[in-house]
Amino acid sequence: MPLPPRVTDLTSFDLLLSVAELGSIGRAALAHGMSQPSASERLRTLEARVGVTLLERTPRGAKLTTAGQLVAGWAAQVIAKAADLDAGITSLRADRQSHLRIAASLTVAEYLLPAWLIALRQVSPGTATVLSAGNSVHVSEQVLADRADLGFIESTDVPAGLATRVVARDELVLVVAPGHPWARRRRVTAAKAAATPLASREPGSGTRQAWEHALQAAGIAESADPLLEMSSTTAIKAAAIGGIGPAVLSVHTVEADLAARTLVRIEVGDVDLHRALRAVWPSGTTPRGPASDLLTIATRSLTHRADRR
Amino acid sequence: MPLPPRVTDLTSFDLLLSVAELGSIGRAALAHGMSQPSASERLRTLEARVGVTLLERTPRGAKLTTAGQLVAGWAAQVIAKAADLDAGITSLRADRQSHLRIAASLTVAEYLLPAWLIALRQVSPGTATVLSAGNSVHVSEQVLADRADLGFIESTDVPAGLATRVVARDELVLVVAPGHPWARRRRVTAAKAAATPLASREPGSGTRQAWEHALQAAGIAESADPLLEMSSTTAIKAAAIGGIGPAVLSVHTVEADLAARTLVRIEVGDVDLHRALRAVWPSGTTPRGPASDLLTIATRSLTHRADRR
DNA sequence: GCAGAGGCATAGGGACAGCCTATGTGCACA
DNA sequence: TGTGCACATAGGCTGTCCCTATGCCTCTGC
Repeated sequence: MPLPPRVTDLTSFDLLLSVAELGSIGRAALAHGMSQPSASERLRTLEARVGVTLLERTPRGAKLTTAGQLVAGWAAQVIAKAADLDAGITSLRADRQSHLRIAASLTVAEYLLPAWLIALRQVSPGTATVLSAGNSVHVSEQVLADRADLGFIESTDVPAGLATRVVARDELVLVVAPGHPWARRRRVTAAKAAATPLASREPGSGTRQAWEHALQAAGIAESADPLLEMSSTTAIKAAAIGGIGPAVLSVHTVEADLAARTLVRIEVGDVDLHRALRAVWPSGTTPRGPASDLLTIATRSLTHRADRR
Repeated sequence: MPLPPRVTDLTSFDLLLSVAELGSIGRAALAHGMSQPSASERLRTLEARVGVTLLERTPRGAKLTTAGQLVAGWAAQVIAKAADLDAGITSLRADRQSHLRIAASLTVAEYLLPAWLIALRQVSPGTATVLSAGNSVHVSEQVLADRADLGFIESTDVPAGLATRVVARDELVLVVAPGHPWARRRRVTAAKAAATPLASREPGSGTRQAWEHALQAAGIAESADPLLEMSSTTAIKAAAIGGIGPAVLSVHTVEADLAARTLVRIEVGDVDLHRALRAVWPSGTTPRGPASDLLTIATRSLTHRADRR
């Protein structure tokens, strides 16, 4: 389902935030490198799209109406995520002079790294980073081969030769579409879950390994072949929402869908689906410079979250 | 600071997600109501902006590269927030035939309502909602005067005539810029915090009331006059980041800034800054129809979150 | 082996959105 | 009462974006 066109252009919303900060359309225009009339018209058409008055314009400046504050608040959240996206994109452009090489599993790269990168930019603004993503085995190899300074993995077993520190926790969840038979009872036995074909990631993925691992830990040796295998989380989610079948995904991935009730979480009796996310680096060494900074930031985020829970 | 232009146009990213789901550029184009060549070119220019190859194109379809999966993952988060924004905007357009009138305090409206509205749309697709935002007193008045079917407030004291249920918890935090003297010690006494002028919301706001309330509960009768008063959270945050002075805000508001280290959280000794967010409706009545659905959704989100912590 | 279908890329042309400069209007403060 | 600041309007231009038509490639079925 395509995104409504009303919210596709973030520039106007960003401009609205600047008006809230600076108290005037003209100053906001200046901050965005555009002329005052352009900003004025942009805001006007934004109001037309939204359908309510967002700004109270006076000859002494402009301030937000109540509705404007609401829209600005929602927009700020979108823009914060967009800043994450931008930080991630920056780290993908492999500039040769980069000084910090990061390898990360998909889950870490998707949900934790962007915020860390932004924090790192605060601490040492000059640091260029390169991110290489892959499954946990791939990440370990990169670090061992000295092709990455710091790695982040999902697996519980850490290869020999790597030092490690837990930086976050993750949880897998079994989800189905609301219309699925399981959705009514919201709980299945581990045996039943294992016997049911799922929409799944490819065999090498950390998510899939963790799921099979967890079932084994619960005493179930074998699980059914996947219903279908796709390498993209997005595609798997779409399949689950479309009612093709159950899927196992990181809780981060499906948070919004659980809240919006497009997916339903199913408890799997007696199976522990928590897992630790770990930083890894060559054992015997100590991360230095930017790698050390990033490790500190990542570790801090763990304690920070623990505080809140 | 304006948002980097690389990420301002969400359409292209949305298209990328559709390609991930559908497995082909042409089908994605169809889903977005555009021609295949248009989609093809959009994706090509997106790749140019990002600077890495996102898609592997074959005569049998297209799938994401590893970098593409990362970008898609980040983009999905932006788009999820954009969907929240859209849901919020929809609820602001006061269509006359609306059947559910909601009044909410700014904090609830900004951080919780959009997800609830999307969930509500799932449960009863036909329901049109109108949202009116204001401070807690305003919300209570609206409900009492039967100008809103359901209200959400931040205050601890519930006016007579209203029935209530806790739907979420919130926490206020004292924050300063990283350069501020307090940032080093990360803790101040309640007396010192009370004696220091803060960047603050207007007197009627729930946030400000809660802060003064909490200080009083800690035995501090009087607090300093505000450093400056602004009606917009954005402006207060900007002032704090700019180093004007400390500010007290909801933890939701500053989460991203704490992670990115643009603001530092300061503990205030022995002051409990937690507060409950409550749904209210006229006592003696029971919410019915969509109002009841929304109340259920809001309550469910509480238990859901509690599970996770 | 060959034809057809499905998929992506390229070319060309047209419409619309957005921006800039210049100017007008209204309010506040000295 | 004049000056400064802020927003609105007008006119003209550039550039982006989209569409239709067409070409090339690969896989599949006969």
